[in-house]
Formats: sequence, structure tokens, C-alpha cells
Amino acid sequence: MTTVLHWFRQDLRLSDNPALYQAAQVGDVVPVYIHSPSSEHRPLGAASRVWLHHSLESLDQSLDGKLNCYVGDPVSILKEIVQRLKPEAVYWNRCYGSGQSEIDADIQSLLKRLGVASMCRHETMLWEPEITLKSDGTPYKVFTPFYKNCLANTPPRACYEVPKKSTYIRDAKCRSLEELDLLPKHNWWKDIIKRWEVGEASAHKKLTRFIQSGLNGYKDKRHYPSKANTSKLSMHLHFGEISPHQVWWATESCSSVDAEYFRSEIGWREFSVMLLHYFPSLPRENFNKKYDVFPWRDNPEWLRAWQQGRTGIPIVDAGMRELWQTGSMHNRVRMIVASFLVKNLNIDWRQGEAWFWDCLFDADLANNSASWQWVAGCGVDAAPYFRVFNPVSQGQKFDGEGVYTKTYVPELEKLPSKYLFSPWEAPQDVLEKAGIVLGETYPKPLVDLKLSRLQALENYASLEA
DNA sequence: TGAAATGTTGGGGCG
DNA sequence: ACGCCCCAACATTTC
Repeated sequence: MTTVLHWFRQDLRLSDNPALYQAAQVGDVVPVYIHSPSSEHRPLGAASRVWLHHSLESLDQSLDGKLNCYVGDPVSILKEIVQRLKPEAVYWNRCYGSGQSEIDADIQSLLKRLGVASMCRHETMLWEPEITLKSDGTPYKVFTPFYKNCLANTPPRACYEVPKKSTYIRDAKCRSLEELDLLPKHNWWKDIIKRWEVGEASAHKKLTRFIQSGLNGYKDKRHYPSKANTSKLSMHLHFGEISPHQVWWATESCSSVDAEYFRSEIGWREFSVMLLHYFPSLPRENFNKKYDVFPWRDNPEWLRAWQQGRTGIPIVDAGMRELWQTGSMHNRVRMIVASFLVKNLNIDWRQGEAWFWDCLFDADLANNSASWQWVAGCGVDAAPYFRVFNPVSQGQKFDGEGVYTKTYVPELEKLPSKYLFSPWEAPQDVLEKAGIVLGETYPKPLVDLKLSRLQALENYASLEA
């Protein structure tokens, strides 16, 4: 029997894994994962490291404990393994993002030198970036025509089964999962990860549950953070515990408007990946260069207050505390807190992006940077600069009863809904009755919403001139 | 995947 | 009955 190697990257699953499927048909598989902190363009955030650790643990179990982990630069690690184990070929699924194509090219030339076949599969996305270009050969810069073009394009490929009868080989010289040293030294993460189930099986369970009970009414109900109408699949998709194809085809038979809206969100994910592919500087630089002279405010104390959920704006604080306590945040609230940071506090979107990157289990370079640039107005197909969310009316509209807000800001528990989203407007006796002393039991608002909005509009308008 | 300012309309109270 | 005012409700424009 021949030996082949499968290099796991952002495809931590057995089902619908094109490279693994093909590898297993050829021979016995050496499953490999390489942690390479030194060659990362953007080091993993703390939350991502925690999720990754647990995801690898789960993958290892699926592989009968045969997952082989290594630490170091992929080229030198793979070189060493290949020379030692002499597999017939190395398989992997393509990744996207800064430097990924270069890594692929480096590995391919390495394997060529070693006389080993390299099998890099290009079936990761529903529509690979190369086939979604406009007729003039340039990438789409507006979502709607991009997505229309996708739908009119070749349908996404069918899903692959879990490889049958595959034998996985353990390399005695690999490292243990613990040696990857992914988990933070302090134990803060234990309570957070407890809230989640990590791994391929959990991802599918979530998808099934969502289709059964969350998809119906998704189009409207997804906006309400206290409702369970979002899929919460983002982290599983990010690490490849489930593939977009599996999600796509699972909802494809549901021909409701709800399912269509849900699939278009998967479309936004494709859009972001495509953008990062063609504009690798997206996580660092304003896509719209006009914004390079924007007068961002440097205020570490305000930034800190935003991060810690003590801005004095209840829906903003609820969102930021949800992030801190759960490693995730409802998407509607992400937009609200982001708009507040950028357009009320006037702080550079990169500061917000960095915090999300560190705290989110689903931190994804493409989605995160594209979305922050969208909010800030400097991105591709971005929100117009004058679209400023009012966190008071957003709270009233999407969390009317305050169920979500009170979950994370319990000190406002007794405040009537009328003032829940703007406690600074509550009469003194109402505050007293609710046991609230502004500035003591709950912060006074960091900024005046009306004035800060006008200031932001002025700043933004100055760029237009 | 906004919100505020401004404009328009129409019903009802009232002299 | 009529004109006038007020203002909610809705529509449009502007940022």
C-alpha cells in the first residue's frame, strides 16, 4: 500500500474534504497539521487559538488519534516529513488570504524538487475567485452584481463523502497537541469555550437545528439579537469544520425567501474572500485611499471603555460584553458597536478590527476586515458615510423588551423599557426606583450621540471636497 | 444592512 | 358652513 500525506489547514473535517477524499483513495494517509506562528502574516487572536486547539482535538478523535501536529514553517516541516516518510504525494485544500498563494507556490516547488506529487485542490469556495471576475477581467466591487453573477455561474460542486476504509498513519516524531501551545496561560477561556461545542459533528448538529427551527422567518428575525434565528455557523466555517458547500446544499431544497436570504449571507462570505484575494492589503489599508487622511481620534481610554463594555450606551455595552463573555456577537449588534466606535467615538476602524480579531471565535481576516471597512465607509461597496446608527433607536427597534440588553447589562434590569436604551434621559425618580446611580452603578455616556454624529458627518464630508 | 430634517396631506377642534 | 390652526402620519430629501 502506498503512503500519501494530507496537510490539514482550514479544513478541519473529514466530510466534504476534496483533498482528503482523494488522498484516501490513493493510499494510507498521514494526516498533518502544522502550526506556524512565525510565518503568519497576522498572528492568531487569543480566541482563535482556543477554538483551534479544541477543533484539532476533535479532529484528532475523528482520526482515531492519528493526527500529527508540528510547529514551524510549513516548507521546512513538510520537507522534513516528506524526506523521512517518503509519501507518494502531498494533498491539501487551497487557502486564501495574505501570503497563502505564495505558500502554495513554495510548497509546490519544494515537492517538485523532492520528486513528490503535489495535489493542491481548488474546491474550497463555492465559486473560486478566478471564475467570478467581471467580463473585463477585473474583480467585482459591488456585492449584488457579484452575487448575481455567482448564481448565474456554474453551480457549486457536489459534496464529498467521508473517505471510506481509510487508514491513518501516526508519525512517531510528531508533536502533541499540547506542544502547539495554543491555549493561553491563564484560564479565562475555560468558562467561555464551555458555552460552545467545537468540531465537525457539532457543526452539523447546529446546521440541522438551524434549518429545523431557525431558518423559518430568518429574513426578518435574524435582526433580533434575542431571537435564535441566526445559524451561528461562522466559526465552524472559518476553521473548515463544515464547508460552505455542505451549508449551501443543505438549504438549497428550501426555496423560501428565508433560505434565499440565508444563502446570500454565505454569498457575502464568498465576496469577502474574493476581495481579500485580490486586495491583500484589505486588513491594513483603507480600500478607498481618500480615507488615508481621515482625522481619526486617538483616545486609548475611550477605546478601552468600548472594549470593556462601559461606554454608557446600553446596547453597545451589551454587545461588547457578549463578545467578551461568549467569544461571539450577534451580527446586528456588531454593526451597532462598530458604527458607534467609528462614527461616534471617531476611532480608526483598525482598532475595532484588531479587538474583534482577538476576541472572536469566528475571527476571519476576510470577513472581519471587509466588514469593518464596510462600516467605516472606506471599503468596497461600503455603507455611505452618512449612514450612522443611532444606538438608542436600534435598541428600541431590535431589542424592544430589552431581553438581550439586560442579559449582558444586568445593572439596568429594573429600568423600564422606555429608558433602557438611554438611561441618561431617565428622570431622577425613575433611576432611583431602578436602583441606578449614573456614573456609579452604570456609566454616564462617553459622548453625546447627537453632537458626535454631527462631528463625524463634518469629518466625513471634508473628505468629499 | 439609517436617521434627521423638511415637506405634504388630511382629519378634527374651534371660533 | 367655513377658514384656520394644530399636529399626527406619511413621504421626500438630505446628511
